[in-house]
Amino acid sequence: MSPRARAPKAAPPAAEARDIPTEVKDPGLVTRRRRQIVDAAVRLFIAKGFHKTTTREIAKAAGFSIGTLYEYVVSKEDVLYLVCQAIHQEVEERIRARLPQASHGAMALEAAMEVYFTVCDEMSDHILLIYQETKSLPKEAMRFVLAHEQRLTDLFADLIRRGVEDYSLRPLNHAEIGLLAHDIAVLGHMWTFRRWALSPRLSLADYIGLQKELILGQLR
Amino acid sequence: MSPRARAPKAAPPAAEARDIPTEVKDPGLVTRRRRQIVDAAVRLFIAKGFHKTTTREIAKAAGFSIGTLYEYVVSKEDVLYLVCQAIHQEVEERIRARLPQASHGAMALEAAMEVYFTVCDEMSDHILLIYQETKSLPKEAMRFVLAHEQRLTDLFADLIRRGVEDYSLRPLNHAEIGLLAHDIAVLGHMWTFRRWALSPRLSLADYIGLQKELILGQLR
DNA sequence: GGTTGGTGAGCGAGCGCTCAGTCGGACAAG
DNA sequence: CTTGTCCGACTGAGCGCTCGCTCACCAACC
Repeated sequence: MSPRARAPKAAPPAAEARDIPTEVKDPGLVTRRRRQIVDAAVRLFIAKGFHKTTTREIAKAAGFSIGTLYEYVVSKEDVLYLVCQAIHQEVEERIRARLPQASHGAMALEAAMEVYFTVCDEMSDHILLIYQETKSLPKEAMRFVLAHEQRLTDLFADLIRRGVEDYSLRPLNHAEIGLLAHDIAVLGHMWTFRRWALSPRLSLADYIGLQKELILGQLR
Repeated sequence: MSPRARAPKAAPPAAEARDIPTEVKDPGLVTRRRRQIVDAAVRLFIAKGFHKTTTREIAKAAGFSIGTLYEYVVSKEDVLYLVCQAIHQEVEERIRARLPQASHGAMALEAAMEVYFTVCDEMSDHILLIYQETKSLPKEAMRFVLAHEQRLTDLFADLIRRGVEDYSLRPLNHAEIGLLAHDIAVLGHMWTFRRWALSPRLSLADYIGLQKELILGQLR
């Protein structure tokens, strides 16, 4: 992953270990172009997969040439990294934006599941992409993905824990709480990769309702 | 996917729509060689992924040259197809081999979950592979994979239905049974792609126990 | 206003290489 | 000689990435 000779980045010596060479360009332009790249790449990766998409296609779909693409990105793998990062950020933002704070315990958990499952539905193509291409990421970037997944799971674990503390949920030990949180996270993803079997018979609302029943029924 | 000029398969005109040209060779050798190919490919695909594995590597790992590889296979995609087929067959065989028939209702379901989760653990690398590479399969082959997944799910659905009928489980409608069956199937897979978070805190036996509780607690 | 020189975003032909798939021939058995 | 099996050098398409170049823009100077 050699940085381009033309961009000697004389500024901070080694400040940004991760995050693609930040060069000496207009940072506004850089972020705008990167967003264009990510938008184009997401569409293409979803349609054809990472390996079957060429860098030329990405550049074209983003509205410029390969030369320009490589002004803003160090390698094709970096594009995938940016894409994964963007997707996770969007998932997290959508969830946090819609989470009601006011409620407590069981109610809060129920609301969170509702929000989470809805977001999973909205972004199912993206979530599928993450499942399929995470392994193509370099080691370090993969840790980033897993860390995000863990953070999301922790969100559910916290809600359950709070429910236990205020007695709106039955007592649970550490392991049980962790597992239940993972169950919720995965059951959300399940809607994205089992839609082919599920959605003909079940609406999203039905799905959410039944899964809430399954989890919360176990917790009361 | 151009068939080799050297293998004109003059025999039945279009008998085998799927299933690689069966030529006019010793069928014993063909199946033996194909098994070698599949064994080698599984190992390599698990380690490096489909796209990053070369046909030459597969041939070498199988113990012969590329030329020979292409005597028994029509394309690289076909290797992936054979691999997916073999994995599914193995999963199914292992499960059916260990399923006790004698028991009934809730007991049978519980036993089936135990067996299924154990097989998922044994074959977790293979299941992960399926998740990641199914999309690289040609359309028709993909249907095969989904059909297998459906058959496995139906197995659980049948057990639940029988449990409802003999009153060892509470009454459930069609949609609920279907969803629960999918939940079980996916919860089995979950152990394979969340081991990084789960297994430090939970043994397989713990995992099985808690998940059985979750599902069966809901059904009694 | 006109000229000049500097700057850097953008370009795309093409380099270097990888890799799926081919083919002509070697070799052994019948 | 024929047939079945295997070999591996060879081919050519296609890919990621590079780099010499263009050109719009701006500021300085006449």
